[in-house]
Amino acid sequence: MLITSVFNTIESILNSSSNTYICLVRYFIDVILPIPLIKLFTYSINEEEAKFILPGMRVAVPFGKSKIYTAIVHSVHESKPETYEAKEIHQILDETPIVTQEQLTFWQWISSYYMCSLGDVMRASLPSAFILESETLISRSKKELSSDQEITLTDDEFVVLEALENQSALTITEVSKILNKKQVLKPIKALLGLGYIQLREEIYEQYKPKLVKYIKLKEGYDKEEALIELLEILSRAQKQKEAVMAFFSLKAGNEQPIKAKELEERANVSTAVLKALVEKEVFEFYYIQTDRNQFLNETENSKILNEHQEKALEEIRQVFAIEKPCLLHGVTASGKTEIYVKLIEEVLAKGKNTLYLLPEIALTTQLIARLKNYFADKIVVFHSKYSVNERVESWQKVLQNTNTGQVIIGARSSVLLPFANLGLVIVDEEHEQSFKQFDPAPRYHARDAALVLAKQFNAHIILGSATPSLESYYNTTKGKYGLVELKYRHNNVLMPAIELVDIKDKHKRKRMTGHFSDVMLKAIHEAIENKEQVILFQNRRGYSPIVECGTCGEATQCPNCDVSLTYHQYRNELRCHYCSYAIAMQHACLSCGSPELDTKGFGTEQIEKELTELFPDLKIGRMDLDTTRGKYGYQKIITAFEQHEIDILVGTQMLTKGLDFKNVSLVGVLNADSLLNFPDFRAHERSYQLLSQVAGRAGRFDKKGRVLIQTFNPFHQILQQVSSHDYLSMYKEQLEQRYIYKYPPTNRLLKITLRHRDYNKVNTGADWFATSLRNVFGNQVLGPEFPPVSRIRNEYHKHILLKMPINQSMSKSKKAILKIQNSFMSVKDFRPIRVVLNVDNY
DNA sequence: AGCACGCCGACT
DNA sequence: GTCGGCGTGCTC
Repeated sequence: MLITSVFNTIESILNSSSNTYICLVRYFIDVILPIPLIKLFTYSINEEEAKFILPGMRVAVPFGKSKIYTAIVHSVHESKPETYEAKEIHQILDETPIVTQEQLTFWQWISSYYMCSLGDVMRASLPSAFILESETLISRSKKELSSDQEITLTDDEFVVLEALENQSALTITEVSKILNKKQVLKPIKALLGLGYIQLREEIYEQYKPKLVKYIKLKEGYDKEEALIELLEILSRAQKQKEAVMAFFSLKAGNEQPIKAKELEERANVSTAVLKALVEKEVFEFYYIQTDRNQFLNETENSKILNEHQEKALEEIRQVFAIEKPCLLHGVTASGKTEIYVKLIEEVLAKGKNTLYLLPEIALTTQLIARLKNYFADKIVVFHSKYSVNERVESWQKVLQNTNTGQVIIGARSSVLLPFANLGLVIVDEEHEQSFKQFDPAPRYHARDAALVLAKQFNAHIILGSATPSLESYYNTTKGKYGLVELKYRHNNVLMPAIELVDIKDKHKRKRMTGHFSDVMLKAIHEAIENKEQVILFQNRRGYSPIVECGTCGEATQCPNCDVSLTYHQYRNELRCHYCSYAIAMQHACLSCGSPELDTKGFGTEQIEKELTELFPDLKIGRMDLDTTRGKYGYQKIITAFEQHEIDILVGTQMLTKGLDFKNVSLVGVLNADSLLNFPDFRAHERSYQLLSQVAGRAGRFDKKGRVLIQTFNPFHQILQQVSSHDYLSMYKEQLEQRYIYKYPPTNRLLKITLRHRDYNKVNTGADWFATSLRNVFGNQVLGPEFPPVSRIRNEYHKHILLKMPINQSMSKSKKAILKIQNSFMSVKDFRPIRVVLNVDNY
């Protein structure tokens, strides 16, 4: 006791004296780097910087030998790292934090719950334009190159120097382009050693404010006589004269500055004409920085709710009053959106913000336009089809207008925005699987994350769906969520009549034409005669998923993956849906040379083709991943369909989400079995949801719609439940299955995937991992097992599944898993195996 | 994740 | 001989 205290005293004297001696308090920051390492990194800063830097700001830091990374400041402190010398930061990138303290807390939760690094969360959260990359610039030094030295240079070295005679600086990528090879470090190092060149690290800001070109008259032309003179001069330049006239007519209309684009459109002239006028010094251009995401500025009052909606709204308020999340179970077209609008209005009135989460595919302009009608410029949209710059602007809007009352609409990743003062979170189409991120970490579920986010802000949260996920419904029965039901459709339109068509029987009795049963064809004819539209659903894109040789039975396989190639007729190629590998359609079997190639199975493309043959006079549209690429991909097809330019729309599940078409009286499902037979514990739940959602597209306004579902198995429980709109019995039956087989919601899943090019390595590694897991978790461990597609992009995959009871401590389990992963990684042979942890692998 | 270093095979 | 493959180890 005595000894320790003396020792402490001595130490403290030593410490204080050394401090007074050097007379320096050192400051440090811990930063998050956008790399998948669990650690924070510590850098040193000076006193001045320490006064300025706040958590959430970006700093540029040197990392490794030559790179400079953008990092987010996690904390500022004075404890010097003991085992290494901290590097100094390169520079501070922000005046004020771009990431809020609340976000950092939220990031922490995501990283620990979903078992990933903070860097992963950072990368997923920040628009890429915020993450600056350094690039090494090479420039010529002052040292002259004499001709006798020139001989000693290699060709590569000489070429680089020569290039620098014409250009002041080159990047590494440019050098590799000039030399036409990847390895360029050698000549650069040599030149550097000889002193002919110098290096410089340059950081680029990717985000460029958008400048809009405006046009105005050059001084002196604002008087009338000058104008008349001008028009005379231009009498021979008809187009230019028109442009000037148009300019004045625009100017007469308002006081606002005139955009160059606007003038071009008004006068119907090209940019060249305006340029000529600028050169003649009649006009001049000027630029104003503008907001990329601009919306109209007019609002409309929200609609009056019907009695059912009114009642639901009141019930939701009651659930909110007891601080619980609320599940809104409302049948398709029951008017959930109007209820959301009311809730948003209430929150706005309190000056608070709303987050409105939607699955990506439901983020159509249809819904956004509708909401814009109500909330105008209060709306901030954030989605994946936005450019980096647009995303930065949305981010800044959320960050800056923290207290003004905003409505932030977005898909999954918008839960990661810099919210403040959040009052309400809406998760629409809550059952949608796409809320869960699968591939790059963080593998988070936006709905679940939103629940945590709402809690963090003390905000109310509502989950809405016509077909709630089993998890959410289960939570209402356990009293975790409140449940509000909305059983009536808008205007009391009846639920569509759903008929099952037994195609096994139809095949037997030769009543099939291609993939269409006689009933289906008749229904299509009827709908078309009534000038109504038809939606056909086939959950598979392409023309046919398998091309098989009629002689030897070989199906054309992807060389990189363990799947057969899908035939895409419109490009006449065979394509892999896993790795995008594509080859031209073969005319003979690749293994035996026989020309008898046969297509098996069918996709949207084939349906489209059959339809054009069956109904040559009709316009057929197709909507799937292949036809909706690009920012306005969906939009074009949807608009065409709305405006009745398309009679029959064939599509994948994309069709099912949040689209309102007034004139659709028939919805056809070509083959329900492919959904039901999907090898996944969720296949039945998902089939119910998908089929109900597709059925909901029929007869949305004044008329009862008709839905035809073709199947080989019309007595399947799920199909029966879909056709009788019986969610509850589907729920009960599925829940029982989940309970018996230990799946969610009564159990938690955690999937561990091991990947490597070497088949044997994956096997032995997976066995080792599973055995270690069994020592801790016993029979909660399943596998290892190869997934249905075991090889993707030339890597073998193997899964281990953990099924943990809901009452088992997740944090303890995760700790144990991480420990096992650590020892796994310390086995030299296993290190190259990539291990992916997927928590709540719904 | 990058990126350097280092060790081996197949070509000018 | 070198170029270029990828295994290994480290990053404040």
